[in-house]
Amino acid sequence: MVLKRMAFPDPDKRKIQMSDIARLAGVSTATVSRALNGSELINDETRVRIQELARSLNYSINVRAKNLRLGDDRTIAVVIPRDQASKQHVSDPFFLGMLGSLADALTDQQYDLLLSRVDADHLGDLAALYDSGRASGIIVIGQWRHHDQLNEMALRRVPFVVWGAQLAGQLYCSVGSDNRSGGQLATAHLLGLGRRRIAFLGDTDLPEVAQRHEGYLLAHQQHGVAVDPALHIPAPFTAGEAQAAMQAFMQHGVKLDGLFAASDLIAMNAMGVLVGHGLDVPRDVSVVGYDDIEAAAHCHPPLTTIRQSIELAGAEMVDCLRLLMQGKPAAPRVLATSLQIRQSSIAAR
Amino acid sequence: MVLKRMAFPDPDKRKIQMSDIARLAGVSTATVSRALNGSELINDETRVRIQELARSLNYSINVRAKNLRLGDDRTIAVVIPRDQASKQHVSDPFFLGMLGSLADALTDQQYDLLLSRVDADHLGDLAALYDSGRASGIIVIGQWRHHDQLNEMALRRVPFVVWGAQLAGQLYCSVGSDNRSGGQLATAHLLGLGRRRIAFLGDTDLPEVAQRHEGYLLAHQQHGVAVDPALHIPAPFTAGEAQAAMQAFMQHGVKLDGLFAASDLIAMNAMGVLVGHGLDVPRDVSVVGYDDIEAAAHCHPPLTTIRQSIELAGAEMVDCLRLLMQGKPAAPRVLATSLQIRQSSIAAR
DNA sequence: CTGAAAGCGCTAACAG
DNA sequence: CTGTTAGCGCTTTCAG
Repeated sequence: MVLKRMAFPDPDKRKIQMSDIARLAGVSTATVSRALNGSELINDETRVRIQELARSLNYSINVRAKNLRLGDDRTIAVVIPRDQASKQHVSDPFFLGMLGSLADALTDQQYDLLLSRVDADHLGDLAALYDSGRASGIIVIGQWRHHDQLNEMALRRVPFVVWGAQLAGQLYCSVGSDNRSGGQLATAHLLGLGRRRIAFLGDTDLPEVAQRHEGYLLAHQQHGVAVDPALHIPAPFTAGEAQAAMQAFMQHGVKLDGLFAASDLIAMNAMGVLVGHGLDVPRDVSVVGYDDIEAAAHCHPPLTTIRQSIELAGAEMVDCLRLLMQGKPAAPRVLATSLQIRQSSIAAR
Repeated sequence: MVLKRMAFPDPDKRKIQMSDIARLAGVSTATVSRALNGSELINDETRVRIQELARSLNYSINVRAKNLRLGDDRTIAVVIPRDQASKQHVSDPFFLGMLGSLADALTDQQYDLLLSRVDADHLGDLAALYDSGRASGIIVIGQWRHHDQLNEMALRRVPFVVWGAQLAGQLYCSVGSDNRSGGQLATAHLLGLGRRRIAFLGDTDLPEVAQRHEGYLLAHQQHGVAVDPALHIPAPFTAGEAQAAMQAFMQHGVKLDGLFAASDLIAMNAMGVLVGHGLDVPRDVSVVGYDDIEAAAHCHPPLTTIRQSIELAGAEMVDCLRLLMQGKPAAPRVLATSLQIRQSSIAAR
């Protein structure tokens, strides 16, 4: 038939399918289906015979057709929005880690991971992933400045979960680390080391960073130490810009003896700038980062940081999403953080 | 704070589909299909009416069903094999960059990107991605030690492309940078700076690294400089292990005045070790990396490196894969490299 | 120009 | 236990 010719431009190389196995085994496709899906109501001998036949021909059930029939996609879209301003992909290793964690968690639950490229200022396109049946749920890594757009998507009943901060009036489900307490931990550590002029490096326009900053302020308050607003260095998550911001800050000659950065990536870059200005880390300035990416343990000096459990994060997000996809409610989740002390804050012995 | 519970999908509310649009518009699904796919043989007025109806209901054609009918998946699996030994996901930022590049190239060609987790020692599972119709083609990032398994997959006529080195007796299509010439460029640069004891950091069991090492040897030969085998530091691509290897090397007290590392990641870690041993980079030791990841420009000192065009890489791999999927042959491709000089090899001014 | 009908590759009642 | 049948949501002949 004409249709067949179109579907398979090269008929000799047509991919083997269930009906072929059925014909070869002298049974119906229903039986093959049952054998390959491990149904109970089938003769053991038949099952084995069919399974072996399939394996010998490298036949695997076509998952797409199966899922269409089952009405279940088993595909989750994961989105790392592209930076709004620079139009560049995020290059923070933290995201690679998160992606790996999600890949593991999704594989465990037999979901495929569709990696999707979406511009941060077109977050509306996200819903199309769901509407078009490309994915039955969506995971967004980073809420950036898009709280409102995410809320709109929630109103449209698209099942999705966001890695980020929990905000007031939030209609969607978020999973994130306890930013406030993380910021507080980091800052208390620095204050405990006797540091009194602790700079904060990060862009508080981003909700997560804002919360880390709140923790920073809180710790100061608890220690009865006043915060000099001049020590706030607004810098985005990208390495180059953070470095430039840090450089500019140093040019101003504002004194500091501690630094809390909103991510390990920018902390490491900031350390470079400090050293470039003749300062010793940690003797002159103690530095603490956030994330505990793998590189944090291997940079020089090794970076003290706030650890977020990335493995847990992936599993939690998938768990929330599954609830949502079942039509059940899913409350935002806040994951514990811990302080990982290394030599960037306090010299070894 | 009060955790609000939020539920999204309404279980009873079935997802809207083409037949709904058809009914609402008083036409057949065939007409809706034509309208939404921009067919020529349809009344303009009808088309517009249907398109507007669809948009107002947030309806998008179900891509899965469409592709099933069309016999074309439009999905490509991208695989970053998990490290054989450590069972960990790769954390080299280079891979995130490659992933981004592939995401762009695939999106440009209207392909979905399926990110897949496969253990490096079970590369055979890769073929299942194809056999099961999950993807109509596969891109493997890194050939590691699996040349033979990849060759087997090629024999099975699975359409796939590998990011890596071109090897003798290779049955599959690879895309990679010109490792030999990259290694040669890097080393010639160091030799040109008067360096004579240049260490090589990398695991030459990996084909790409082996070729970079060949370039290193070639450059020495061209400059009439003998290579001291003691300067070969076998270290894998992971930061921690590379650092340990470098540390052990320094312990031996072997003198060096130059270092060529097989990746930026390990180059940066090695610089840390050098500095930790009281050496100045670049005064005492000039360092060159490989990849030109974003961090290379921002570390301290900024890293001289061999640049591979990652944007081009993604497009080339997708291009090869499309040929393969059409049953056409695709020759391996070798991409040009260039030397990016920064301050880790030669002090500014 | 539009609709009816026949599938894409698979599964699940429903009957044997 | 196994086959028959009727679709999953869509596209495309083939006839109007």
